[in-house]
Amino acid sequence: MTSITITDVAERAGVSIKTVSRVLNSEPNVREDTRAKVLGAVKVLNYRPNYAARALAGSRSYLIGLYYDNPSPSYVGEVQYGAVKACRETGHHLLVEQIDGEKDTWRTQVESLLRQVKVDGVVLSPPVCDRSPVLDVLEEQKIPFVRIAPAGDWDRGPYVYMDDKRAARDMTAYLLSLGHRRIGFVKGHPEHAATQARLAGFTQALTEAGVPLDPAYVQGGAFTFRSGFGAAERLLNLPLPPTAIFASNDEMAVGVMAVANRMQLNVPRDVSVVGFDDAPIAQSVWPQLTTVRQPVVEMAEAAAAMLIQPRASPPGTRSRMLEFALIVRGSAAPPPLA
Amino acid sequence: MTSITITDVAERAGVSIKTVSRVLNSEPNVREDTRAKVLGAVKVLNYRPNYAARALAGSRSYLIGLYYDNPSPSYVGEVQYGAVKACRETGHHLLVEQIDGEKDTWRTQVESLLRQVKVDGVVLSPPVCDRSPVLDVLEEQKIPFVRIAPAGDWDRGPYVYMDDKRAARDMTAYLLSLGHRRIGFVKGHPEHAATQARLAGFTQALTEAGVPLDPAYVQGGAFTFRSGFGAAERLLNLPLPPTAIFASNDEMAVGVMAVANRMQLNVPRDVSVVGFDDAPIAQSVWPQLTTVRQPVVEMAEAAAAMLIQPRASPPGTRSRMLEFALIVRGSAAPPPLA
DNA sequence: GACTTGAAAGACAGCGTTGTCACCTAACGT
DNA sequence: ACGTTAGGTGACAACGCTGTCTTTCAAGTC
Repeated sequence: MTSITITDVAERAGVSIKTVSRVLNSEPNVREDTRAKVLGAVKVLNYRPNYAARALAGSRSYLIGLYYDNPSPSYVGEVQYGAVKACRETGHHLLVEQIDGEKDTWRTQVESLLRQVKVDGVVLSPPVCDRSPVLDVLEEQKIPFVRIAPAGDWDRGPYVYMDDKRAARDMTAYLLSLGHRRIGFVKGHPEHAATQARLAGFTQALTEAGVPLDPAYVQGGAFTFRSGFGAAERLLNLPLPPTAIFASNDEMAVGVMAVANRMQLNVPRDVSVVGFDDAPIAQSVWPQLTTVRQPVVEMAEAAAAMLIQPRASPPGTRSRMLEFALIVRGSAAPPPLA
Repeated sequence: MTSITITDVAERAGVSIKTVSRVLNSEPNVREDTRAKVLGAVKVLNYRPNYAARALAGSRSYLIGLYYDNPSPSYVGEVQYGAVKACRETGHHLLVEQIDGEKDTWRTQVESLLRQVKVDGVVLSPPVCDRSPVLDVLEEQKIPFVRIAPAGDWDRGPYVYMDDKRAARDMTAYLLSLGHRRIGFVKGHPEHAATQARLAGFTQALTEAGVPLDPAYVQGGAFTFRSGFGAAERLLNLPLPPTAIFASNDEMAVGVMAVANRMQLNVPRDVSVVGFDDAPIAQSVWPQLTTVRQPVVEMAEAAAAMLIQPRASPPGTRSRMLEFALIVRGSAAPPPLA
């Protein structure tokens, strides 16, 4: 397993190793024909620079960190997918770390991670992107980072996000356009940032349409199936139940559908149900869920890409907003004729 | 950011760097008091060895690779979770790589990955664990690997798995014990290894109980919601429909439940439905799904752990079987009285 | 034609570890 | 008492790159 090193390439190309290094790192002051010779040797020998040596000698490491902490496995899976995708295109690699435990250990955790292996930047997925001790360390050590869908502290580093409020507004407007006037809303977990934004979008749409908001139609939830189930029971047992229910994530929407089914209400004929996220489950229920697609994979990919080529983002455009999409499937229809 | 190096530790402890290295790597021939001095200095200085230098100089890298290729995001998320868990306990780190594209590119992909960054071992999650070009490269380069739930080639390296057949048999036996005699079965994707095993377990249980197997009760599926939906339509429209349906994964089981609901059949009163995997979705339907819990996180954790401490597994015990669990929730009940 | 200049390329010293080998010392055998 | 041995320790050279500094060389300049 004597692997091919930069020396082999240099010999074959008839140049010094430093010149090979220059070519590989796209440094200036290399003549075109020299560059070609080197590139030729690289190709023939199928040379791949050794990461450890690069990291040790230079300032870059070609390693991108992904810090997460157990939200749903499928969310993590999607984030990872997007990040890996961005990395492999540029020869970077993804180092995944979980930042968990108590709040007061986060700082130390991150510090020792960074000490052990140098990374060129780190992608912070929720909820880690909102842990200030983590941001502190990263800022102190001047390690570039990009946050995915942060909940606050918008001045701390670049981030990628989507417009939750506008998405919720659009979805509500869609329900209104179908003819619904009595629309129930199931809120998310009170501590999650998206909860407020989505509710705000909902109320905004109602206001814009001149439809009064009945407080009884807004029920608390916690982003779980069970909480959606509970909220739907309250909503559908109201004297004048809503003709449509907008649950602020898919998990809860599925809970709502379950209640409707048990109450012999046909979805969408008797009651429309819509969700938010376009989680895998949205397609695993019948009827399939009309929902808002969150561009999770794209956000992760964009985040990693921003770390890899910071040049691509002109100053001032540090953060990126990605577009959501309204996915119309079968769970919403016009309200039953009164 | 002048970080603390082994030299600092050596100075503070009044020994040579080599001795520090010995202590850190638990090498023999270090006096107890010397070891204590070094450990003390390490603690005071909060020293963390630099990964890149270790990898470059030595034979170990403290990096574990995880090769995957897009099964469901939640599966990947769980595998990753388990692997990270095992890694962090021993100061290792997880490098995640996706092996995708065409069959004939796999070899090159893996080769160049390994060339770039040295890993101490790699965890192969399905379906990558069954791609022989990948195994070829790993074997040639003598890189330890552990496969998670491989579909075949059981002599190629150690693996972790669960007994799909026995699990399916137990689940079927459970259904029989409830009193069911007409049990439908929805097969998985024909190319997936688990498909055969699960079917075999199903038939074995029937045979053991002396219940004849009606071929019409075994329907093809593909591990997707839609395929479960289709299979259930065929099953429940039979002249003498089954009183219970065993779908060989949860996704399909949920499809079966959807059909039952649409046909005004109450689950589990009119028809029992059970699944396999204990995917997140199993708890996001009503009634919640009775299913077999696949120890995905544990398998990934065990796989990574086997790479990290190969000593722990005595020769001959190269592979590990992990226990499944029958998760009884609300979707199965005794059959309706004929 | 000698002199300046800047682009192109090379020499060489690290980077922070581990591997190898040499060295020292105390305990052992005879 | 003296070689022998093995445990304990240190010196120093890799490992494969990049950073810094130096050298070379061809093209201008007056």
